Amino acid sequence: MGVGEPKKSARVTLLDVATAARVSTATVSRYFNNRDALRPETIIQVEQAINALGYYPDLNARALASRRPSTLGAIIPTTENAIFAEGVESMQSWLMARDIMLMTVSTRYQSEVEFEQVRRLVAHGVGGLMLIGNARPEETIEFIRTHNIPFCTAWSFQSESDNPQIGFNNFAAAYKMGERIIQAGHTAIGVIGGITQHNDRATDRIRGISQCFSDHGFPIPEDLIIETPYQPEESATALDELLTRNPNLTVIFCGNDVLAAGALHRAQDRGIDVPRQLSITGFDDIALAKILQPQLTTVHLPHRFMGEMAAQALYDAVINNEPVKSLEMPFSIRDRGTLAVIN
Amino acid sequence: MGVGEPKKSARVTLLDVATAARVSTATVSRYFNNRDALRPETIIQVEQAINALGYYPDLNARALASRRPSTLGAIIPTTENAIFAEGVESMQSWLMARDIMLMTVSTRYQSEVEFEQVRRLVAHGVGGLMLIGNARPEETIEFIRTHNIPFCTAWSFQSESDNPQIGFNNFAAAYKMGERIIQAGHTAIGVIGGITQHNDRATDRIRGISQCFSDHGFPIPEDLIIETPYQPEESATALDELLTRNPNLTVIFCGNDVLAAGALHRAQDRGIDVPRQLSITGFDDIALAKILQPQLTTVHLPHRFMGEMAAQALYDAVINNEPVKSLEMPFSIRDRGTLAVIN
DNA sequence: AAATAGAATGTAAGCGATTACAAAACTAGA
DNA sequence: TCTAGTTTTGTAATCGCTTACATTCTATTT
Repeated sequence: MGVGEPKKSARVTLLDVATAARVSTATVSRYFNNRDALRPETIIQVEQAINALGYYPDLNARALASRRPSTLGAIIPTTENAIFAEGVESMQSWLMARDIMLMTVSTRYQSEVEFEQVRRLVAHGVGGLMLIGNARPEETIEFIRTHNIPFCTAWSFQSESDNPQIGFNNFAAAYKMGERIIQAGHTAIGVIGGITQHNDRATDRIRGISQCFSDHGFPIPEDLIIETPYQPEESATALDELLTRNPNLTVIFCGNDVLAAGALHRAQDRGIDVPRQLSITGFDDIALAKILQPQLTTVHLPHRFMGEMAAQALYDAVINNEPVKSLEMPFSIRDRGTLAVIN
Repeated sequence: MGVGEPKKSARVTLLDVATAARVSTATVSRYFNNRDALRPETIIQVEQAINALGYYPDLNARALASRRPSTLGAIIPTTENAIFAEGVESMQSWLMARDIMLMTVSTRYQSEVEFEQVRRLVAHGVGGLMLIGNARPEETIEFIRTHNIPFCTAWSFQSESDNPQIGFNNFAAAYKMGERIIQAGHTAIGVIGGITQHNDRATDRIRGISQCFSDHGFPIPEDLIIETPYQPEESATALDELLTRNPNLTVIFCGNDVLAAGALHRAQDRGIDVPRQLSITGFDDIALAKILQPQLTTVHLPHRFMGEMAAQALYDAVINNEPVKSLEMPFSIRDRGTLAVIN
């Protein structure tokens, strides 16, 4: 160890590797991007230099030079909800295996900040974007389109939207659950849904269950449909209100599992036997659904699968220049313990 | 609208703005980075050109040229757990306000992939890194250090670690909860903790409660401490096991709220009145803690605050070249409904 | 052995910014 | 009016990489 060893730990660059391997930078670059074009001996030389120096490429510089982005962006309402977390996480790991990073930001359900976040992500060079649902000001999509950035929306699939979407048909899923409920003999239903403003998922779920009951001859009175924020306590209050408005309800359809959990707890607090005296259904099938007592009968949505599909679609668009094609994800009903069959 | 308008939507660059504003690229760059150096009239000129063209800077190119990173990285065990989600989300929004993106990846609790993720994030040009806890192979930190990347660990604060850390003293927090439990008159305690391997938080929590009970003369028998994965069902099983091993337990200390939830449910299933017949305590104070019936007595940890502090520390390190200084975050006990005072 | 095609490599011009350094434009003092 | 000093602006090199194009090598054909 000499005195005053400089030890300047500056970055190891392509040029360093090239010099060490006694080749040009182009050759080293080919090692990474077009290895077939290289003689086997050359490959070995370069490989040795890389290992000796501990080189790894600067992905941003690569993106800059190749005009091929190395990042994608996702904007979600919240990261604190398992629903989105699962999907985003699987997106992320699918992409990471292909050297693409996913930049996730959350709006915290303030839809008005979404546009700004889109701008920021674009400035950060994301090559593609995933947004949640289709409910947003036109200018947002317009902005993305004029900037020629591939995008898709997810978690929602609406035939009436012309966005590229990879998601669930919430209307159909809610409708299906409605049929199941009717089959079980219920006609007196109350609905606790999420806030529908700026939220097509919440909207479609309520529309689905309403339509179903109308179609079967049991239109749901307006006052038996309550929208509440995404909190168990709110849902509990909503349950009280519903039961006040009609004490004879036999089933509560909830717009998601968290709302169902809140309703379930309140019912149990009030000494109501679920499902014997009152049935409750959920939506999403998050982990919580199986923790509850009794376990929740709910709509199962394959969030992880959807995340991967979205990742793939965006990847193909960004890297292979394919158009993003819409994809409707399947759903199914999970019969568990909160929906009773009555006379 | 002429026929065959090209409409090539190539990126608007600094040069385009400079040309439009009849100044040099340096001047436009100064508009963003050193506005004071510009004459007011020049500022206006540039501003108009920017608005007219809809220009926004390419943050990656900027990072490349300025040698000042525009992204930070965070590696967390899972995004599906509200504990991390909250902290990361607040980090993220703090940073975004300063034009820095946070790239979050999760190991899904496979600690062996962490190193690879560090490499990837570094390749993607992150200027700083946040890792969770201090338990990991030396080489990881070594790698980060040799690459001269500022970093901190979070969620854990251990005096024995020499990492820069911004987190909680889990040992002390568990110890404190222990004192509270003893004050309430309990001596027969069972412990359900997380898997301690590669997890210093789980380890410290168990150590804390054990030490506390030892210090007060009630050492906890080894077989009354069970480690389980982070799942309510596992915890439920653990509760059964604990009660088999000692039916006279009056309190169960759980390593986090999810485990507490599992134990609580199982206890209630078995017809045990919580807290009258059995007390249960949690840890973390996630939203779930207040959903449960009765609400969980638990250790409150200010995750959001911690996230911001971590963001700030990393920011100062990366942008202002300050060293990352450790910070111990406060904690407190939230007395709610699951810890009973006994004779 | 010369001619030629194909494979492998090298040269150098970018990608979109920042920033030394140099040059030009002001300002004020004599 | 001229000069020295200060502000403003411009020029051009640079960041770490990719890639079109040019060049050199190698192998094949005649």
